[in-house]
Amino acid sequence: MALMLTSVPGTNDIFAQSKEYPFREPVFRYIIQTAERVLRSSGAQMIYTPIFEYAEVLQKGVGVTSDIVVKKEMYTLEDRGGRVLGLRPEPTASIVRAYNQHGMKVWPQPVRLFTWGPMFRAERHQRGRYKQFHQVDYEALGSADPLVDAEAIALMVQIYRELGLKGLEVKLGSVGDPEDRVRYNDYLRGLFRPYAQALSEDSRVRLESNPMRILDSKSEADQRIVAEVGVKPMLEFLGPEARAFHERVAGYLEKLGVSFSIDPSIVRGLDYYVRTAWEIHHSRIGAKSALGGGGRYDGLSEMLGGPRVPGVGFGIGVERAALALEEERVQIPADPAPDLYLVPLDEAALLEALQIAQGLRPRFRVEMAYAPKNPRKGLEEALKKAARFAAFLGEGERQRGVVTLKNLHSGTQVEVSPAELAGHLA
RNA sequence: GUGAGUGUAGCUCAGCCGGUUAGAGCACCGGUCUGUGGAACCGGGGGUCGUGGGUUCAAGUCCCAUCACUCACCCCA
Repeated sequence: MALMLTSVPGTNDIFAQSKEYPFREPVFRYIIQTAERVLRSSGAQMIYTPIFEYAEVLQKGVGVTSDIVVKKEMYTLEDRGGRVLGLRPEPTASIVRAYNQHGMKVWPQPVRLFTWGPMFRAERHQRGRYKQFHQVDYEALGSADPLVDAEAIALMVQIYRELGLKGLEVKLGSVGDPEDRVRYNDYLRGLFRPYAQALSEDSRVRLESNPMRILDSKSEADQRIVAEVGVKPMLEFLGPEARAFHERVAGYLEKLGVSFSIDPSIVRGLDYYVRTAWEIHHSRIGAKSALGGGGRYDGLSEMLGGPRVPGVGFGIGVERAALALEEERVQIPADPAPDLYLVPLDEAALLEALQIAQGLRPRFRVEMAYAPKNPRKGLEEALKKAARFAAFLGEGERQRGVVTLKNLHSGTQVEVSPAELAGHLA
């Protein structure tokens, strides 16, 4: 087809017949509703925050050295008053902003919130990564207890379980406290500086700005160097408090029966994360296997200019969950079939059919043919839609003041007045 | 932003060594068929072969450019 008007690359229409599995509306809805069911059962409350904020909120939220800001991966726009706004790349900053703005500190703590919706990143898209993508997000604010971390991880795993996914891998790590990271980064700089010339260009920059990033560099040369120098993992640099915290989270998870592995090299792209960090991976959903991740961000609120509010939360990538469901061929519940399919047999019956339909909706799911059909065609359509009943409306019925109601499961049919239809459908 | 692959009907695709008016299946619409189980048969609409240029007597086919998509890199959900 010649190019006409299309959606922006990396954005997608979500509808039932979409060619791409992650954008089939029933799949999408299944994931969001399942997540919502689990999270509501935990007492978390839904919050919808705007999809755009003052860019400053989002920039501070993702951290100044984060690539999202550095490489301009956040969409920004200017409104008429010259305010610089940004489309959210993730919702955590908005939720922390809302917590402070609405005085949620006087609520019973922790305040546990969840949301879902579109997120935006100005990146080149690929499988499982889009300019507009969707995320289910949970945040527990106002508690620094490791029990809250363990609950968040357990809830996240429970959501994937409820979805029917099996091939999950929970990787738990800790990024320590800020001072631990300073020590670790100094250690890494000292370790890699002698190899600076051999490192990739990207990693040479990282050497000063964010040496932890060198560890998961994709460059083979970098990886060879990493292997050669024998890097100690971040976990070994935890201070006593962060270490104890990490061990308590791990201990709670074991007692909760959540299986996980310790990943000592887990790294966070965002500056405000402290201590607990985790990712949930799935095999074979593309170049990136992460279904979602989470972590603790006790410093975020202060960074936004508010009081210190400890918090922990996670994000679930909806499209990535869908890819995993497709990969595992998990059966998605089918949309309910119509209770009744109305078949007008002549022009005069069209309006009558619509009147009957409107009388039965919304108690029953009622669909109809919008042009006269012969009975065979009408029946065929009703069967294709897997309707429970079909009703024929023709000249004979009109004279007798009835419709012919056919039970498509049993094959039996009766003539009933329109007023009696509801009783037969119930 | 970088690299590779792919572009023929709404979808999945065929189209030989360049050769007449570009095809099939599915889907859609109509008929056989105002009277009953997803059928069958017949018919129909729908394509500037992604776009532009070049080579050639002749281009869906070869060449160049461009655009789009896909995958991957960077980064991330």
